[in-house]
Amino acid sequence: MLDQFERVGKAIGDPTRVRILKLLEPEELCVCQITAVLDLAPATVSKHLSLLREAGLLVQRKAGRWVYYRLAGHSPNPYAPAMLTLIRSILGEDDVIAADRRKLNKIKEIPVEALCAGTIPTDEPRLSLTPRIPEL
Amino acid sequence: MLDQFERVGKAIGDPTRVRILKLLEPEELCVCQITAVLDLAPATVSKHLSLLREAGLLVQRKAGRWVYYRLAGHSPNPYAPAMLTLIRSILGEDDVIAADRRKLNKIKEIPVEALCAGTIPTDEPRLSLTPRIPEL
DNA sequence: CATATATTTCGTCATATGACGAAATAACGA
DNA sequence: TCGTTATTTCGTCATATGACGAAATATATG
Repeated sequence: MLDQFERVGKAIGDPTRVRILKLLEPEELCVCQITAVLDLAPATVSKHLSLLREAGLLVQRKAGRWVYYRLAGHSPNPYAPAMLTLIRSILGEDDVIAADRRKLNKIKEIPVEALCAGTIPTDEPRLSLTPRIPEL
Repeated sequence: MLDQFERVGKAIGDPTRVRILKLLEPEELCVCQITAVLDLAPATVSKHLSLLREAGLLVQRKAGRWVYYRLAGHSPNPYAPAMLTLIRSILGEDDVIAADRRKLNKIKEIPVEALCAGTIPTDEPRLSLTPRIPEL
């Protein structure tokens, strides 16, 4: 059991991965959206997401070439839900987290074709087609 | 704020440090007691304790040559209390933690002079003076 | 003061980790 | 099939980390 907690513990021990968890609180996101917000190499983001998934904190869904991640509801790791609950209750006013969220809002305004072209998930509203590229 | 959570997150990301936190749940302990239970070099234990203290999870008290640590009540780190609460609620049935506790009970039977000679803190019962060395 | 003891700090080592670019894989469309 | 695209895996690098022994520090005693 301790090794299961170790997975969760190590997963949230990195600030980038905490940022990812906070980004995913409101809704599921595509890898390319997370990558754009964090401004890291896709390989790095993929590795972080993989670690979070192995710790039972994230769930993955594929839609064509696109891969979406969301916070885990039920989890094979018994310690993941409690830790996710804790993280939901904190950092609400943090500068870094707030900046990430503002950036995400802008990224979600980008024409899908310019960022992550593909089918819009049915449970999300259709994005604006304004052809402007925001500051990133 | 994220850097404060990072401290707590990294601190509990190591299983040895989680074992220390679980050992300290019932009561304050001396470094030499923790060292004996974990069976690690004193230098290693000291470093772990230092990290936990810097994260605001532990509080230190000196009594002569001896240094005692206990879980922090109030903490300069806003995230420490919630994390300690979470850790108190888990791993109660874990094999490693249970073995540590059994070992600690034996260590507390050792004549003080053989393990950590010195003044018995006034809020602890006087230990048995049976001159036997238990299996460690 | 010298000696003893408990703990902490320092230095070293083996291993882990977060970053990246390159390569591999998965999926799609012509 | 080939070309394109999104993501993942692999390999590399710089740095961090957990372990240890040695040295330094803090404390007590004669």
